[in-house]
Amino acid sequence: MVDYISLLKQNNLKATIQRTNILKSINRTGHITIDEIYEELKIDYPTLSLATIYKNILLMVQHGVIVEIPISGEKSKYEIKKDEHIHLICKSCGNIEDRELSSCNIDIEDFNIIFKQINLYGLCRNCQSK
Amino acid sequence: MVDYISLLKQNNLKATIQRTNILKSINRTGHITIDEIYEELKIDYPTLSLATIYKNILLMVQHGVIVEIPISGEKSKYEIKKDEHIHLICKSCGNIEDRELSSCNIDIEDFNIIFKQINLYGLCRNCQSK
DNA sequence: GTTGTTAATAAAAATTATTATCAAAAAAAG
DNA sequence: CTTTTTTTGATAATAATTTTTATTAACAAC
Repeated sequence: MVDYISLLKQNNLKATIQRTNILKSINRTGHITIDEIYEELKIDYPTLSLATIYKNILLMVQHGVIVEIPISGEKSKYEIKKDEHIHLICKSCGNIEDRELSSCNIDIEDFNIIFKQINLYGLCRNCQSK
Repeated sequence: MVDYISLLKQNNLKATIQRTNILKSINRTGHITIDEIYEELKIDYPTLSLATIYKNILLMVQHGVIVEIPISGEKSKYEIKKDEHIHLICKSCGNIEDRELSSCNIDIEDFNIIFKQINLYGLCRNCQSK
């Protein structure tokens, strides 16, 4: 189990109920959209405002707690920031799977890489056999 | 110079003035947002509707003429579909540069890759020396 | 050329997404 | 405690996108 309170504090953010719960939703699903977070959380926290989620998502991205995953033709998803990895995005079921970034050592001279975003679109094992 | 009319027809789309000019904007800049296309084209075609651009961008993406480049924290840009390559996206000036996808041979078993999207965010040569 | 048919466009309306404002609540500091 | 700061929720405002409708363009058949 992840300690969201420490995670937030390490990144100079106060640990509010709203924030820890947003992180819990993100972590549980792995990757999730803002709308989905809202749908999930408003069951337990009916007064939660969508604006609060937007505000905190932006804040947590700026503070490096979470990362935006922009996806072709869809709404962005968010994930907890972690070690470098790639995304296998299924065009059929929409599921996103994380994989180690091995066998791929990109090194570009004359460009100072800050972070890599590698998304592979295709069909997951499950959807291939349909 | 690219023959946009043939390009459209090859992909089962009629070659209208609007479409060829959208493609011309995309090709001239390499990568461009919908808004930027609109700003550019409405100088010469003041009656052009933004909705027409949205519609045709979507259509041309679906028909494989162009490709969406979703970018973290920004609006998507579009490029003419071409051979596999990666993007070097400068966090400072926003410029996108294409590079050969060499030295990186990703092969994932149990996932059927349709296309790869590799974006490297960082600082371009120019912005490093500032 | 005119007509009919089809497809594409422009303009407008409707919808959806995102951001800003601000008073109230909560948390932190003194 | 009281004060100060921060966060939240509600709402309003703005921006982005999609849908609808009316008009126009293209073009084959007459």
